[in-house]
Amino acid sequence: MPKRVDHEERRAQIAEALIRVAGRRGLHAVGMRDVAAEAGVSLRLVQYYFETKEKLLFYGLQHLTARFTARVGARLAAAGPDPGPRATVEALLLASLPTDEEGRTFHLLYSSYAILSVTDGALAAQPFIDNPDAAENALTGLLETARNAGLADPSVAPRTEAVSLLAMAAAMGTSILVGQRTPESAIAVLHHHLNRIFTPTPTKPQ
Amino acid sequence: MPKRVDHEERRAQIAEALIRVAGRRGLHAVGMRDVAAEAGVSLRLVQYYFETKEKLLFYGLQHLTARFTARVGARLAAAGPDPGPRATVEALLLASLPTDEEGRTFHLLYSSYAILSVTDGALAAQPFIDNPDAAENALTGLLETARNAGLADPSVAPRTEAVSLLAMAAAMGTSILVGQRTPESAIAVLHHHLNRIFTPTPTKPQ
DNA sequence: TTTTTCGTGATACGACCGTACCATGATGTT
DNA sequence: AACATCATGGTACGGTCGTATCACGAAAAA
Repeated sequence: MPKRVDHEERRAQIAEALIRVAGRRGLHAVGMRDVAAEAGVSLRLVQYYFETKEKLLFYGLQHLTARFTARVGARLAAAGPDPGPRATVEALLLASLPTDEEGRTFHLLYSSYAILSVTDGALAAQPFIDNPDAAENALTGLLETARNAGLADPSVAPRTEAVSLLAMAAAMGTSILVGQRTPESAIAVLHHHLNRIFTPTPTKPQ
Repeated sequence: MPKRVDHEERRAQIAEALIRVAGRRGLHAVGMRDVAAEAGVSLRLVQYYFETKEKLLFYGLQHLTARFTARVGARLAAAGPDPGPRATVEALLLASLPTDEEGRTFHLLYSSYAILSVTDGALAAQPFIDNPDAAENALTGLLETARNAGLADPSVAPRTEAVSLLAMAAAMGTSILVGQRTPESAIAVLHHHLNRIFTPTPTKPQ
């Protein structure tokens, strides 16, 4: 047998090319030839590793969420070891804002996929219910933990606030994308609500 | 000169056809032939009244926002004459949720246009800054009025809360669209925040 | 009544898209 | 050494898309 290339790695390379070019020109405008050119391979290769465009797009979505998960993890790690619930929540929310080029691409493409999935049934399979639900559950758990630990107002409704925070981050992310809002103002709004939810940390009375 | 047709009316008819078919199959999937068929006219006619597809899309966006404004106005009118600030805010927010077919189309298409405008510069001209800003200003004004009238907690930050409410409505609207959330749960979250912002009306002690 | 101009139709053109087909090195296996 | 098979390139095909072109009836203006 011949060269025996790692198919999964190749697919990842091509998927990243897809993400790059889609982040530049929009998901709707990207064709298989564009992806091939961006990845530096022939059109045939893209066809070889993903038989159809639909499969390429689907794999691209999976790759996108994987990379986003990694991004969130990195932000959490950067928040230091064993960060408090508030720092964790903050890292989670800020990671989803398009404050840098990577975040911009993530937000743009994830929104594009979401809108696409509304009308193009095949995309609507699962990932658009699973991932947001996971984030919502994680955030809810964090708020519950904080409340039980006395770090948050006892009257907060964890799930409702979790949903609210995620929704605000998502929509303000789009506002940033279209140039209506600055990242700073979005962060300020989020901080406002975090200050409302979390009681001032009683660690070190100054 | 010949038949002298009202161009503006024709354009509106075609634009509504565009909105209908785009609401069904997605904005990215709609072609000029689809619009022509939906409007019951020939392809040539669509070309005649909108020379290019870009102009058709642009006019479609204008028409969409006009119809949405009318929808909000109708909701406000339905809230009775001289409704209080809270009822007005509620009507505004609920009108933007995709709870019926019309709202679904509005939300889907407006989101599509927004995402499109990120990469397709020509669309990014103005309307995506102006309209959201107007809504934000209107809501801010209502919250200020309520606060000054003693209907809202004096500690509320009108602009921040306005931004928050609009963002939550927008993002939860998308959640409804993709089937992740029910309209009822979205409305419940909004009510939660309205209850937080507005003090119980002291009109009629029961 | 002639003429000009508007509204409308049918159709053609060039470009691009996703996909399919054919060919050919390279590399393991026998 | 011969062969089977994987990886890759080149290219062609059918379809669709936005746009342009040609043609014609109808009605207001002369």
